[in-house]
Amino acid sequence: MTTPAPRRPRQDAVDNRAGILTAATTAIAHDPQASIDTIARNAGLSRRALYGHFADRNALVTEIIDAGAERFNRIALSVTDADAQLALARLTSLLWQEAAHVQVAASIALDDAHLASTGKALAPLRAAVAAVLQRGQDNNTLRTDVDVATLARLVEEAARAAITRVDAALPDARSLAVRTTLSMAGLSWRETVALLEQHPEILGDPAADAAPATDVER
Amino acid sequence: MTTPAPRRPRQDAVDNRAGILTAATTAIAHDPQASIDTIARNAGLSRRALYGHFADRNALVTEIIDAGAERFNRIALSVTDADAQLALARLTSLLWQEAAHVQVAASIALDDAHLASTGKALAPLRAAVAAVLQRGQDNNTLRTDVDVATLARLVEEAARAAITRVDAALPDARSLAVRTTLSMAGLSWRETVALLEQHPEILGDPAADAAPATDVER
DNA sequence: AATAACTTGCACAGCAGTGTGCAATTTATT
DNA sequence: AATAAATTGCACACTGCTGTGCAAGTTATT
Repeated sequence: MTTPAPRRPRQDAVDNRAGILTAATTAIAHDPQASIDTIARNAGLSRRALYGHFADRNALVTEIIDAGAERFNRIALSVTDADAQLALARLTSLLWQEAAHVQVAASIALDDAHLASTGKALAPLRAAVAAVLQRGQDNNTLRTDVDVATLARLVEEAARAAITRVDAALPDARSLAVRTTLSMAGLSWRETVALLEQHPEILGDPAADAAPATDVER
Repeated sequence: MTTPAPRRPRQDAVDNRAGILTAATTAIAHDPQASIDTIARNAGLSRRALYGHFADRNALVTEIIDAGAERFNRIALSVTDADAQLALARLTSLLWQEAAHVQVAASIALDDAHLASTGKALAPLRAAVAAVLQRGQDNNTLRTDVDVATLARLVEEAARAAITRVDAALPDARSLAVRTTLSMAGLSWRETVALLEQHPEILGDPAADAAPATDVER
């Protein structure tokens, strides 16, 4: 007897799995403890079908966290400005595009159960921020009245608030997010405005970095 | 037959009721959905005894919200500085003393069920903040690159973060909370430091206001 | 058209939490 | 010391959620 020819998963199943993930992302962003049933219904499936794709709630949540982690890491690595103010601005601007994932990370982080995993997922991003802030303090281009660790927490909170608590539909929502983070980092609001005027590319989607930035996988 | 002489509640019962309220405040500040059992145990009582003091979970939560509301309102009314920067600084400094209640308000506000009640409880404080911000914008003493409503939300989030997410044991925790709020309102960090140096009384407990501020009740 | 993959609905067990009734016990007040 | 108030522990019913088994139906793929 030969091996029963392992067929690859059906297309609709693949789509449904992805659908569950995005449904779960929005649902959890809205309410960290959205029920499995709610998520499944939002994905247009029955609760029972969801369990065909994910072993349990935790597996689902874990996968969402990992997805966010990958996006955040990519962003952290892509920002290479020597200038701390510019680096912070660009980081925020890029994160703003990931509002849903930022929201999820913030929501889940409230839950003790997943605190460890979110921490691990955010670690590289947090390290990058800390490095930028340290550089800015050494430079005297960022506030020096707070130690780096505390400043990092405050900046993170400010960014979270500006990204998730301001209507993204506002015309200058993205700009506002950046200005908010810079304010928390010690700049006056006029300085933030001036900086963005001198570097309009920060708010542009094209992400015209020094690096080519073509390959996504491999 | 005469009326059976209504005796007043026993002293231990009064204490226990108060104990439940403070236990619930800290428990809920830590976890918005702390169970009735957890709260009762923290107060040194059985779950069953708690129901002798509060009809249900909602009655307990409502009373906590009201307690916070009263404190916040008192603070909002006590700040009368004409200068918007000073007013905002003083507001934050006073709110910093109510960290536990700020924490509770923030925690409960996440829950849709109590969103309305917290909103009502915070309304006067929010109105006061909005008025101060408006004054500061008219004055050009606060940032004018954001509309008042949005700025109010951001300032509120900054204050919440600075009050509840920074170790209150740090020597300059209170000062930091004030500086954080001012930063969000548009000042550079050096301006915030200068302002606090010129008005050291803002960080002092005595609350040496213009008003005598003696009577608490009546 | 046949087959395997996928989905559905239902039933079931389990867990954690809420709110109540009641008898027994402890404790403050008179 | 007597009395009423308060607390305790237990049992109970109820709700909402999780995760699983299974038979019957639908749908993509070959």
